[in-house]
Formats: sequence, C-alpha cells, structure tokens
Amino acid sequence: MDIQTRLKEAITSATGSLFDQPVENVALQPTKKEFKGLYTFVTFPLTKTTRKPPVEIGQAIGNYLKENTAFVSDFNVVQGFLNISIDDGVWVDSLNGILSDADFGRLPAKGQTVMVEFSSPNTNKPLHLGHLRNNFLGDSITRILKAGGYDVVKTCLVNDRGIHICKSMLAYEEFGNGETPESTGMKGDHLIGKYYVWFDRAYKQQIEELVEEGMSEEEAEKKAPLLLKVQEMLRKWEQGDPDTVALWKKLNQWVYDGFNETYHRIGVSFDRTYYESETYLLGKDIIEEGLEKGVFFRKEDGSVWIDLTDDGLDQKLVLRSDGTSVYITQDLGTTDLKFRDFAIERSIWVVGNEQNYHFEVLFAILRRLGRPYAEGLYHLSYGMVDLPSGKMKSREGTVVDADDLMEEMRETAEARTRELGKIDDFAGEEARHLYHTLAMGALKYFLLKVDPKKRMLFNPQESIDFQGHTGPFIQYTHARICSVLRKAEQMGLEVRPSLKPVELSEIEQQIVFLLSQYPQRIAEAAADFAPSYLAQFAFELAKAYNQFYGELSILSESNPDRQLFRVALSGAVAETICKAMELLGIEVPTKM
RNA sequence: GGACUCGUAGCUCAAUUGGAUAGAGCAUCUGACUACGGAUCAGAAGGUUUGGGGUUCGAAUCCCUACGAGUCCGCCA
Repeated sequence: MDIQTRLKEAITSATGSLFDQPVENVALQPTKKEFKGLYTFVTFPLTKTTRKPPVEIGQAIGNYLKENTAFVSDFNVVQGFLNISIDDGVWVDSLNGILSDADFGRLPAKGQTVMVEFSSPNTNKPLHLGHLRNNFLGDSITRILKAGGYDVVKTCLVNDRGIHICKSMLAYEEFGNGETPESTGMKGDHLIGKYYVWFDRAYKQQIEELVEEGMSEEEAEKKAPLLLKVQEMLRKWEQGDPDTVALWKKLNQWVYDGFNETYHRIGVSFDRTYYESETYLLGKDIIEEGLEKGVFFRKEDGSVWIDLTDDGLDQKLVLRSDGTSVYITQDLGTTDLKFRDFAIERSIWVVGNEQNYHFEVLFAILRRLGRPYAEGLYHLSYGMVDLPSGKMKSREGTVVDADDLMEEMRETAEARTRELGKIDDFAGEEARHLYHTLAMGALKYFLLKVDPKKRMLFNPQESIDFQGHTGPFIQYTHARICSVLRKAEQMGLEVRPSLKPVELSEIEQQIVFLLSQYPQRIAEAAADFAPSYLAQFAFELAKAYNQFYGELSILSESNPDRQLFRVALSGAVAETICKAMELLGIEVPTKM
C-alpha cells in the first residue's frame, strides 16, 4: 500500500479515536513549499463537529499519528493546517517499490472498453494547426485511458463527401489541366486544397459580378453558375454517376496519401476508420423509431422534429421535408453503428467546442430514445487555437499549415542542436531522427500543456523555444540523466530495488513524493480527459530533478548507500519521465 | 433576441475542484567553484485574480450585477 493511502487510513482512525467521529474520505494536499512537511491535512472542517479550535485538532491528530504510526516522523500545525513529515526510511522503501514495478503507473484493468473518435478530417484541404491540437489530444487521451486500465478503440470518421468535396472536384475539372501530385511535386492534400481555394475565389468573383448587374447579394449567392454546377455534381455523385465517382475516388486517394504521410509523421494511427460516404444514409430508421415512440413529431410539410425545450434546448430538425437526412441524423445512425461494431461501454468524441450545442442535442435525443449506452457518451470539447494576429480563418488564408509548421520546427531543432554540438558522433539517420523527436516534442508539448477546454494562443516564436516550460526541456533532463546512468554503469553502480535506509535531503524526499503521485495523476487525467495534467507532472518532475542535480553530487558522493540511492533515484526519474511523456505521444532521447 | 464559455504578473499558462503569504515559464536584472551534460541551476523584480456587491471560519474558484472577449442557436456539415 502506498504512503498516502496509509496516511489517510491513519487519519481516519485518529479522528475516530480522538473525536469519536472518523473522517471517511480524508483529503490530503501537498504541503506548500514554504512549510515543512509533504502532506497537509486541513482541520477547519472538523471545528464544527468537534467544537474545538483548528490548532488544537491539528495538534491532537499530529500527536496521535506520531505515536501510533511508524511512518510519520514529524508534524507541525499552522492555523488549521496540519503539515506531516514522513520518515526517510519510508521514502526509501517507496522508491524500492517503484523500481521493482516495471509497470509502475499502469492502473489495474477496469474491464471496460472506450471508443475515442478524433482527427476526423475533411478531404478537401490539408491539416492545419487546429487539427494538430485535435490529433494530439485524441492520441494522448487514448494512451492515458489505456494506462488508466481501459481498453481503447481509436476511430476516425472521414468527412469524404458533400458539397465542399465537390467544390475541389469541380475546380479541378475546370482549371486542373490534368495535374497530379507527381506532375506538380505537391502532396496530394495540398494539391486538392489549392483547388478548394480556387473554387472559393472564383465563386466570390461570380457573386460580385452578379451584384454589379443589379442582383441582390443573397440571390447572387444562390444563383452563381459555379454553385449550380457544384450542386449538380453532388446530385450526380449521389446517383452514382460513374465519371463523377471515378473523379471523386481519384482525388480522395491523393488526399489520403497526403494525410497518411502526415499521420505517420505525427505518430497517429487508428484502429478503425469510418467514411461518411458509407455512413451518411444511416439514421433514417431511427427517425421511424422515434416517431413510433413519440419522441419525434412530424410537421405538416413532412419534416421531422424533436422538442428539447424541457432540456433547456430548442426544437431541432432531424429530417428534412424532402426526406433527406441532416448532420445529426447521420450522427444518430453512426453512434448506433459504433456500438454495434464494437463491444464498448463508452464513446468519446474529440471535437472543437463550436459543436457543444450539437452534442448536447445528440446526447439528449439518444437519452430520450432510451439507448442503454446514452450515459456513456462524452464530448471532449476543446478550445480553438488563436494566433497573435487573431483567429485562424481558412477563407482568409491565415491558417497555419500543419506540414509547414512541422518542417519549421524540424529546422529549428536541427539548427539549435548543431549550434550546441553535442551529438557530433551521430550518424546521419540518427541525427535526423533526433531532430524529428525534438521538433515533435516541442510542438506536441506546446499544444498539450494547456487545459484542453480552454482556447489557447499559438505564438510561433514561443513554440520554437526549447528552454523553460517546454518539451525539449523535459527531453533534455531525460538525456542528462541517461548520461549519468551510463557513467554509473561504467563505475559498476546499478539501479536496483534493494536500497538501504539513508538520510534524505528535502529535494530527495520531494522527488520520491512526486514519483509516488504518478499513478494518481494518471487516474485524474483519465477521469478528466486532460493530458495537460501529465504535461504539468512531467515538467514538475524534470524541474525537481534538475534542482537535485544542481544541489547534490551523485557519482562522487562518498557514502556508498547514499550514492546508490541517488543513482537509483535518477533511474526512476528517467523511467517515469519517459512513461509520462509517452502518454503525451512524445519520445524522449537518451542523448541530445 | 436566446443559450453557453472565458477574463489571473508586461506576455503564455498553473492553482490538487472552497484552503495557508495566488504559483511556473518567457521577457528584464544579478550570480553559479577546473565537479556527474550550462537546452541547466540559484536569486531579484513583477498581482486590488476585469470592476462592484453577496454567501462563510476561508473565494481566483460558488451566487448576483456591470464591462470586455468568444462560440452556438441553418431544411449547412
């Protein structure tokens, strides 16, 4: 049993025997730096029931703990705060325990399977910075859930059809001149993105012309020849016209080839990919079901609605008057499909917060339809990524392209590394891999360290910073520890879980304390779907280690037991940094 | 018009979910011994947590209000 649990139980029995009112769910917090101790118990809440002043309660519990347990070495009370110090021997034992558990941090299996849908791109343009936040979050949360004891199914729903896809197709037909990714040397997704932009530009120009001829803007938007053409193309696609379908397949394949390259680069993969072209007709049977159950109602024009005003929402259309489905109809069908395809208990969508309302409605409908899985649905809603210049707008060309950005990061990593000249012995391939590792570490960490729910600012200058609260800082700490461990090995010092009790300095206690918190952090991150907790944890750990490294000698420590402890502590920190960063999808080098 | 989210050091973010004198990084300034990796460390400075009111032992956190920023409310996806 870990220290924290033992301490909580001891406090429960202390309050039980002292005040006859055992506190069941003891809440402990880490002691603030300026006070002595590592765990703090707040006694204010007990003043009412015990009718004693907070300081007296703290003193009483402190004394009880010191006398009745073997692991509380000291305590102090400041106002209503009982600060507890733990015996050094317990910390050494704790480190022994951590070292002997190869799976340290991995929580017991929950026997529950969770599906996570993320990435879900449109096949009409390349990925941008916003997609990267989505992909990194989705990828990281699946890793965290796995570490948290869940089985996970990663899925991606590709938006591969619809009017917006036809826009690039039409532009390609009109202006493409038979270009291909090979003939232009462009990545397929970028090539198609170019045509999407072309369409938009030409369409706007047509509107302008029509307006000049005296048409209202609203009408011009609907009557522009290009729009009529693209609508015609969508009709043909839906009717299965062979030429249209062939063009669609060819262009989409180019995009997929481009996406796969990017996915490979960012280290993201899926267990199952759904294509909207295969799922967009789903959900209509659910409309029938809902009408029969009285959950939906039909209006005079034939359209079908649901009234969600009781849930604080609006009336919502679920089927058009012409009998075709809308976005939410598809999602109803697709959600059913997911639960048919996989034996899952929960399903999570990683989707931006502009769709909060959509998901509220979706979940409310499924609850009313009585779906047994309805309580297990969750929208992992994340905030938008802003630029110093303001919002990213694809229409206005102010988006940051994912591939361009990664290339810049790679160049920065290479330049910085060469400047420092620490890896001159690396072979070409090895060096290239390191640049990639550092670039992705910087980028992923930058996007994951912020609470997913909050909108964030992407400052290009800060993102290529490799110092301070950054991925490369943590990677550096790991590489530095590895260097120490290599030397330790040469000296015949091994990291082994058979450490003898030694007196510890504060920073050493602090580090073991942090390490011992790791499993709990994973549990919290999994519960809140928050990779940022682990990003924060890895940083705290790296920072503490660097402080330790600066204050104390490791290899030149004269006391052999202490020397061995410090080597082992270093080993455990390196291992835990590596694991925590892995949960963010970030690799850590052994040399950099 | 209606619903929701957010506002913390010059900048970017934390704050264990209501706990102590609100913490980190960047930027600025000062310092680090022939020592295990200086992409590091130690220190200084920086705050009326947007303003105002309330709830209580205790509020950045909960409630009300004003101001400011954003998102959604399509027979679009």
